[in-house]
Amino acid sequence: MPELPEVETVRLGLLGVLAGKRIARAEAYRPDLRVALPENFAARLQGRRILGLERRAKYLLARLDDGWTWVVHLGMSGRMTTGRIGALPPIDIHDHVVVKTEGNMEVRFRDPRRFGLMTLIRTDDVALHPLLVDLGPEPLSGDFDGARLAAALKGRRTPIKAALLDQRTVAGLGNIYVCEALFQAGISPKRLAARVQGERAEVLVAAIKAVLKKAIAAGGSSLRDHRQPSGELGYFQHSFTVYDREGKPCPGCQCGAAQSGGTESGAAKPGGIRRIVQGGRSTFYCPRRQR
DNA sequence: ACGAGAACCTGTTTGC
DNA sequence: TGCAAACAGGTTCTCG
Repeated sequence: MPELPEVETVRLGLLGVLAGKRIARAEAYRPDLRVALPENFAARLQGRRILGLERRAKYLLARLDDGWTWVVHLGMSGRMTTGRIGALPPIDIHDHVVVKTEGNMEVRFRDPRRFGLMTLIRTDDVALHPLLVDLGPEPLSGDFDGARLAAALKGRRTPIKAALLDQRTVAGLGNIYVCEALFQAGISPKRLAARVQGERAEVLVAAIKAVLKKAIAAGGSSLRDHRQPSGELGYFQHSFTVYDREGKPCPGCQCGAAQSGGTESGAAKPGGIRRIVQGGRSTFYCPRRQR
């Protein structure tokens, strides 16, 4: 499910419930996530106060008052739900961790596919931890710019699509936002990464930042699993230009759109959004507009 | 060392 | 209708 905008949406939704609050009770129902929960995980959360809630790439980082950081990754299908204790539905078989705060609020981590993880890392060591140490720059930060991206892509003989999904290049993008950013930048997903340099890299960086900001403002994209912790849907999926739009008209060059003037023929110009598979994942793009 | 592909796991959608 | 295959927003391991 979640790429950077969805994780940021979850962080914002959890802030009011968790930041500054003490964990009165924690329960772990299932330890075998992608990375197994540490020993005594729930007991180690219990009684701790959460000093702050941050995000690095697709990781949520809850700073605890004992020098440890509670690290969360939502994987593909992970979801956080908040509610007043007693007001939430019965525990589901895919609810793996439940936290109750002194404010009588409950936070549930649900992840059917169990590609997500939770763990505890010493706060001083978070940046150097194996899970996070190789992450590239935060895309919305000042040190992610055209020159930095161009340098990261130099010499890489893989399609730009694959290079952007690689979290070492830039951290936080996933399949949706890579497709959307490449469309906005007018760059073909098949273009060799090493051939995205100079002005092209500048344009791509600007597109990445713009798409992510718009998506965060929309509360992320709700396709299947993503919800804001309050339960509300994100709505950026309504703004997709190419993702999951195979055969639809290109919003940039209008290829594939119905012929103008023809009120009944329904004839369409050739073209439209195309779906291809790269590295086993769907890529959506406009072959005319993206070169 | 790098890149491509498989693997991890469950649920839902699609196609015959 | 029913069953099987394909597919899903991520990451990591293995192989060539």
